[in-house]
Amino acid sequence: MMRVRFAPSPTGNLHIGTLRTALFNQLFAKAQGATTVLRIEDTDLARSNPAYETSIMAGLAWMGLTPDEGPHHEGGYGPYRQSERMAFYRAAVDRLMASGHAYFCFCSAADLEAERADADAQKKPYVYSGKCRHLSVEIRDAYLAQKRPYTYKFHVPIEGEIMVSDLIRGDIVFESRLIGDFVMMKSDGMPSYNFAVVVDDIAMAITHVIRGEDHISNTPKQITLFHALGATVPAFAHLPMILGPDKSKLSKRHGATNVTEYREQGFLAEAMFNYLSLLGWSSPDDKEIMTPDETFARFSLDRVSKSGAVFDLTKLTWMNGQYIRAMSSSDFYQAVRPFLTEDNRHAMASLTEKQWEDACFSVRDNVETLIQINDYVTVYTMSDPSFQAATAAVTWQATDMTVIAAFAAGWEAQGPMTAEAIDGLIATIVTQTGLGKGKVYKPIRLATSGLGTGPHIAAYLHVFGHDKVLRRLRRTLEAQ
RNA sequence: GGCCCUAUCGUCUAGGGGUUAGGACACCUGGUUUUCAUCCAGGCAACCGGGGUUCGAAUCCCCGUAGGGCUACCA
Repeated sequence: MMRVRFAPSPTGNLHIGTLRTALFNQLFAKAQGATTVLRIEDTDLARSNPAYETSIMAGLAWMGLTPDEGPHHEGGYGPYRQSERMAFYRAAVDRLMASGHAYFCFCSAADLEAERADADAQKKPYVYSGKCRHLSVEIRDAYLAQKRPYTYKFHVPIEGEIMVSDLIRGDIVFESRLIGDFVMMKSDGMPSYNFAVVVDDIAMAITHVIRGEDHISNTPKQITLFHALGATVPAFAHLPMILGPDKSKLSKRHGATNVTEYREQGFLAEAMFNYLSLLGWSSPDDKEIMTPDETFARFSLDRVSKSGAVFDLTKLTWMNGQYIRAMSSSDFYQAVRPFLTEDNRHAMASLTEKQWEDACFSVRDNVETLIQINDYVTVYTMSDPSFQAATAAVTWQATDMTVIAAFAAGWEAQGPMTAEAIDGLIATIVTQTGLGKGKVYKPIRLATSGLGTGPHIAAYLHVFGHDKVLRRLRRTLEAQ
């Protein structure tokens, strides 16, 4: 059984890059029939915050990436928070100490800094000297008795090379001597990242590690640990980075990086899913707009690209628009309703739910992100005084009042009409007056909405209702 | 500095020893539409450079160059 894991650390809200990694794990899992595991990597006591865990889970759920196993879905491999797995790390440390793979290190931060500066001065690559490895038992016990702070370090063999076989990049070779001994257990008693990851990946029976390219250089360290622990090394797949417009790793200075921010702007989960799946992966056919199921059916690691991909907000926005335009009237209304501002809700308070839905739907094709609904419902929210001010500023053409009068007469005579009937009425006026469509539609639009552009006239007039339209037509005529 | 990764239109990418180097976004033009938007049609635009290998290289190899990542008791 294949098992993949997604391992965020709760030190911030869900980042786009983190989401993408989770997504690709999911794509692989669904394509291959693997189980997905969510593991919370909260070993940094200072930066971790349980509130972020909630936020991360919410972000994942929003995009439909609920893991098979995790803190809230025990699957026999828990617990799923590293802070709750201390017994596993302790046992592994003991084993490695017993087998001679690990040792106490009493070097202080200052000691290590000095070593580093020294290597720098000599223009040599810095590798930890390993001096604590050679401490005599007496000195070691004395330090321990003095309660000197210490870490447990892992002894990396100096000879030979370590090869990382990456499913995306092929074989990558590292020289062992350049790696250097590294910390397994920090002086605060918590495991280091590289150590915890390996212990957990073994215990959780992870078969495929799919993560960002920024972890490539950690991989040889982890492989030596897998060997020392006598475990099978999982398969690795390092995903290309998501970049900002300047081609550096996507970060806050590039703008919105939190999934929450996109959600609040009115990006649809489906669009985000679709867009992100195409960042660093391409469909084997030309299909770009794909449902999750269509993506799962097409996904494979061998179509993942190797180079970093710039996050293109413009294309995401376009894709979001595609999803919006595919929505039904009621779906669109449900989606957009939470995004309407208080002012707009208030201004439209006299409308029924159905009218609201019609109003929103009439501008659906103008909207690319849901929050933009507020920019397009002004035709419905404009107050009568604002309307009067707007029409007062219009320079009317000679034929305009004729058209408006004819329209007002027809409107009053017909009573409440369907949108189709309104279209019919306008068409009749076009024929009867012999004026072009433009010379008919434009004054009617102005005399009823006060605006030069907007949704189709019949659509908004229908939402306005009989009385409001008549009131406005009369007002316009009287003002002349 | 060291180690590692990467390199096709502005962006996301397809392709890959012989192609008019394909698609999408963006941009431009035209059409549809009462307007904006949508939609439709067309257009602009790329194989980082230099050496090899080869009949032939954008494709394979090497060297540069550029960009990126990592170089923590962060993950």
